[in-house]
Amino acid sequence: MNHMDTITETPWLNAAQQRVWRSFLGGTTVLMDQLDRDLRAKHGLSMPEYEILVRLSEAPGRAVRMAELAAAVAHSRSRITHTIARLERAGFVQRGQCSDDGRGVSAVMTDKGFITLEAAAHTHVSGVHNYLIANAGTDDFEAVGRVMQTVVEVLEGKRF
Amino acid sequence: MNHMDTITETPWLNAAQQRVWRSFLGGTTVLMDQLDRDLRAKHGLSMPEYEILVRLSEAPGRAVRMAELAAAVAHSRSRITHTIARLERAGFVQRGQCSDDGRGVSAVMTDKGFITLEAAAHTHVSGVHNYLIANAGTDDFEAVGRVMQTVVEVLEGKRF
DNA sequence: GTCATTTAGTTGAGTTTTCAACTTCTTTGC
DNA sequence: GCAAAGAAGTTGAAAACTCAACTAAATGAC
Repeated sequence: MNHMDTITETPWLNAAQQRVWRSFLGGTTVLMDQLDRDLRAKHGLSMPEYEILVRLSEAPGRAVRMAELAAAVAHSRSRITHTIARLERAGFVQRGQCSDDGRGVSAVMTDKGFITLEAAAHTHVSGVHNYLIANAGTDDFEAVGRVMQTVVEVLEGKRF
Repeated sequence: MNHMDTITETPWLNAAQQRVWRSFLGGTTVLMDQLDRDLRAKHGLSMPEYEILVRLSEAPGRAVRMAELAAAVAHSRSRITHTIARLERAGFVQRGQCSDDGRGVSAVMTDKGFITLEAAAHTHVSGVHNYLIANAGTDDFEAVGRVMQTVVEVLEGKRF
């Protein structure tokens, strides 16, 4: 959209900001796409699935409750249910009852899941390196971290 | 994934890099989600649809060929076909034959589409401001632009 | 203690996206 | 000119995601 003449309360983006925003949009799209593609091709995992397995791998007992998982990867509860169902069908995860909470369900990573994740992690990390980190000066990379961390903090909680 | 002991060719991420990467993942997720939500709630448009309308609005004659559109927003040709079909059903876009290329189809934005876009742009730009720009120092924001621009250049062409 | 409210998780239907197969037109090599 | 190769766009089915409605358990008010 252009803006040159109308008086308005909306603060439009100047040319430089617009360039940054478009780079951001395009960059995230191609980056996520490529990482997803690599994972799928080599390990049959999507990015969201991979992210979930990572969280599980880090948890004590490799088990995390559904709601926590949802919060950790910033997906809806429903989406987590569906994704875990897929991962369960694939044999990477099992569901277990929560000891303390009768409603609680926790996803537990199987050994098969862990082995798959170990392999996938190589692919993923190489991708992050080659596609992102290698293309950013250290300071710029840090800046990206600061900005996005703030975004998370501001927007978290505002969701749903 | 942890890494402490194995010898490997994969360069793992150190703690700082890992933090940045997670912020990036989480940040883009909540940011895109929120922008999408705002557009949907107020204008019945999704982010991808909005992006397409923006590109059309900037083109001479408000017309762009399908393949160019696909390249501009970094989506697959198939996806553009489906999305344009939806936008056409909504009355925001019309299809037209390409004069020079017999296979060519160009999407043309209607007046209704333009009016909707004008309204949606306010919502979208405010969001980008409030959620992203306001939360980033000017230098950091510039850094994000540099990094993501490079990512686009490196990954573009590598796709499909 | 019991009823109302809130939270955890699931479900299924509707929507969007992906993927591979297909048609049509253009370009190239000869 | 004409076949082969490539490019543009579409299609339909499968996969993934969203949304609203639902069940069941926990919390809290009284």
